[in-house]
Amino acid sequence: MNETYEPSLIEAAAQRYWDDSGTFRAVEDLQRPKYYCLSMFPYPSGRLHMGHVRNYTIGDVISRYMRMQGRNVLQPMGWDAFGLPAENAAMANSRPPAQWTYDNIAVMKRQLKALGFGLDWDREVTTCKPDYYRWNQWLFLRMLEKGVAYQKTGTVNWDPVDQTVLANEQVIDGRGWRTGAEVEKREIPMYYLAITRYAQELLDDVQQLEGWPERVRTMQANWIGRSEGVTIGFPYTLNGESRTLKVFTTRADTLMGVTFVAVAAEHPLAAHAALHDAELASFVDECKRGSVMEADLATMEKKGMRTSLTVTHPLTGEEVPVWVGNYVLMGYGEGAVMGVPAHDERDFAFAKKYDLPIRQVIDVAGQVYSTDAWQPWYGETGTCIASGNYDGLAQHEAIAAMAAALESRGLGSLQVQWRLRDWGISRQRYWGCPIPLIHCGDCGVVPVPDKDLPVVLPDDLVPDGSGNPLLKHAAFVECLCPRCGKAARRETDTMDTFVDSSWYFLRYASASNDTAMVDERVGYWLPADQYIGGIEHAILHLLYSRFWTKVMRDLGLVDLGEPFSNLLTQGMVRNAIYFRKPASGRVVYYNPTEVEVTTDEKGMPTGARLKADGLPVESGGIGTMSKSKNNGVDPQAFIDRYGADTARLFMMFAAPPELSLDWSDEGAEGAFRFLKRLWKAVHVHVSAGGAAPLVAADMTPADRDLRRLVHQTLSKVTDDYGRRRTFNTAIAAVMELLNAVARHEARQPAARAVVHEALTLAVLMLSPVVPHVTHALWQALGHTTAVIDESWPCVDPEALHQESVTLVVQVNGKLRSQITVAVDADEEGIRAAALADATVQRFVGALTVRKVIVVRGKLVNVVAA
RNA sequence: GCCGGUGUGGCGGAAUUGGUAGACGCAUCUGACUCAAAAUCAGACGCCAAAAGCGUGGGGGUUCGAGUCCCUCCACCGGCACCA
Repeated sequence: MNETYEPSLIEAAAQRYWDDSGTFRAVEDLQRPKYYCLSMFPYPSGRLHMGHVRNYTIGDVISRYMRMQGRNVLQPMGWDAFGLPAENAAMANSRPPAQWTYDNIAVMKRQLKALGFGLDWDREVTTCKPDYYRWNQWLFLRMLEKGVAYQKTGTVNWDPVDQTVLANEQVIDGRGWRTGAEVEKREIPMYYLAITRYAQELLDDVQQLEGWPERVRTMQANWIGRSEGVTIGFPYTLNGESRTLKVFTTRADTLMGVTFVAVAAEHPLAAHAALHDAELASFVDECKRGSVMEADLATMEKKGMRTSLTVTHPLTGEEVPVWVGNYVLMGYGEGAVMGVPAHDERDFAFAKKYDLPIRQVIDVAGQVYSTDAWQPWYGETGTCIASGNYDGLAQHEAIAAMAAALESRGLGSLQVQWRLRDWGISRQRYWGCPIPLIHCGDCGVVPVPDKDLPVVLPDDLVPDGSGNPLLKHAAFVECLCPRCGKAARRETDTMDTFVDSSWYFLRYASASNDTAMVDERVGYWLPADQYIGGIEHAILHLLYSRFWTKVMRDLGLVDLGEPFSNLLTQGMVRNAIYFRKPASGRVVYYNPTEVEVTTDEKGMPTGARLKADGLPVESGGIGTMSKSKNNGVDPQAFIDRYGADTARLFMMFAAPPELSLDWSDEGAEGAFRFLKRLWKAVHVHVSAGGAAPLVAADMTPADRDLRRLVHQTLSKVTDDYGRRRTFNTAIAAVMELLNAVARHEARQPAARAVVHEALTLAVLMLSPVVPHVTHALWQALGHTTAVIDESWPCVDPEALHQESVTLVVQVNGKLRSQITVAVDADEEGIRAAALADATVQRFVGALTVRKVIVVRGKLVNVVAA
């Protein structure tokens, strides 16, 4: 055994061993319980960043632990390889996105291997390859047949200078990112997936996902946004024809307080009213032109304009004026609302502004209503008043009664509304999965026949920023209609990349199948036992994946309702931010490695200066690692210097996985120091002769104490890895154990035997986190097997046994002393021992002992007054 | 505004079921080794001059006992946001 710890040598050797033995190749085995450990696959942006390292280390630790627990583990990896950054890089380098993407994949794959992750590369999935995305296309056609996919017009951002559609992230302050031109809204035909059909099931099931963090479940539930209410029809006459204007409300109990109705600018009734009203027409136009951003809408002033139209109140028959309001959303409910100024804050503001009547119809605990200013209680629930037959009814009674009355007149019904909208998947972009449709002058839109799949995306085009290059690529666009055989045009829109990531986890289970999207192996591996990834995917990716799985289930392709049993959302990786703000010009950010922090003699930071010039820089606190703040740490440089094990150890030790992790060079150095100490401890032990047989009779009390600590540690680490997923506390416990080993006098054979057991178990316990160094140390400890093939060790109950136990003694709840008693001492004995203690007696003094509380194995509290 | 979360030493964090607050690590200080530095090893390290006292964002409560439970207020972070 080498005397010094040299990570570069041992890491390469361990990785070679796993590679040569095919250690991580997962094989279906019905006799063994499986464990599918899934990490979110990366976008191949160029190089791994620390966020990836953290994500995949968490997954690898869980995978290796479950493997040692005897599970048949699958831990796959792939590439979310379509998307906009590749197009941008292509423009910058004048190279096709495909080349850039595949180069990045090669680099990042090498980095993942260098980190020692136990991945099954035979199942690698790359979404930009035809053998993957052909199944996007195939399933899209199945969805089209079922009506789950359908066409409708949608609004896109249009850059008038580049003549191109912009993605939301390419619109900055309402202007195109490249041209700076003001973005316009355009209506174009797009394809949608009817996720709203599954809204109820997606909501119901997310409540059942107990292995998911509460906040993710809440975020999904809010996003789906179920509300129960009543759709109410207000009859009116248009060109002599009877019609009804529908509104949706959750407060039907306030129906008698309606003094106006308001429709969205996009509502057909607004368009009709504007026909002969130039002023209204320009107002409607203004509303439509306004910002697309919903956040801006929320803070906008409420504006409206009266139309010449009126509708009839469905219960009272009263005439109610119709307004166009900029605060009414076309996309939610019916695009129209009933105005009840007395009990809705927005309607109140609107009514005050335009001097509309305010009519109180709800009484809340007899409070006195005034129309001077809005009071929070106006919006609360209460009892109906000034509502005719409905007076005195509580909210739910009133709603039921009114809904029944409306229903009998054909003017309303109970209804559930959703905030969730259908998923628009068309993107007017090149680097994505082609939508398999053909436009024929005679036959219209014709699906590409299954036998002609995949529609292959030409991978040698270079976008120039002005529109989708597929449009100019005749070999792609020009085709024959599959139905009539005449010349036709191929659809050039591609799919949202969220489509690619909505089912990759199923494909891992059937990656080798080139005749079907998925096969029966999905039934063995899925659902994923553990999914790990960033919180930024809490809503869209996870919701789309759940939806996609349910669609595939309804198509009979999988027997699975939910794809991920347990979800772990890992925290961000952060680092210090330093900058200088010149008198003129832009703020300059300095990487923390270029900065030296000065401290006072107590270690309190007093300032920071740039190493290069010794002059001060300002501290910007701590923030997520990013290019813009120049506070990233390159994993590769770190691995080159300290090795993968140190990177993995620091990542797992510095914080529990769900919390954000602050990078610290000194902390990482500390992790390296620990591995050196571990190496040295084994080296010292092995050099002194190594193993000796464990003979209980020869052990000193100190030996027995150490052995108890060894097995207590094992018990804690098992719980921390398996149940709590708090790797930081597991590592801390092993560190404590090694501190105890270092202090232990190990000359006698019995003592050496205990130390041998301690080191052996420490190596096993650490092996999921630092697999390379433990691979080497396992052999150094005299084993001919590989540590990766070892089972998780068992706690020896014999070792935990102890004769006496130390209890703390409190007087009136304050810690005062300690006593040692026999482990089986009765309560009376413990009580007597505590009262006999000299320190206890001093604190009790002249007081009378009122009560003595004994908590077995823990403490004694003497209550005296 | 609504929903969710978090507040513990100089720092990251620990305390799992109401029972020793600050494990483990970082930083800092002292010492050993060294001509010296680094590395390494040993020790100190919540506040306060203090054995006493105080101390887990502030205030109040329940309890023999509260970081943990209840009420209330404050601050910060995240999500949704004119959703009728």
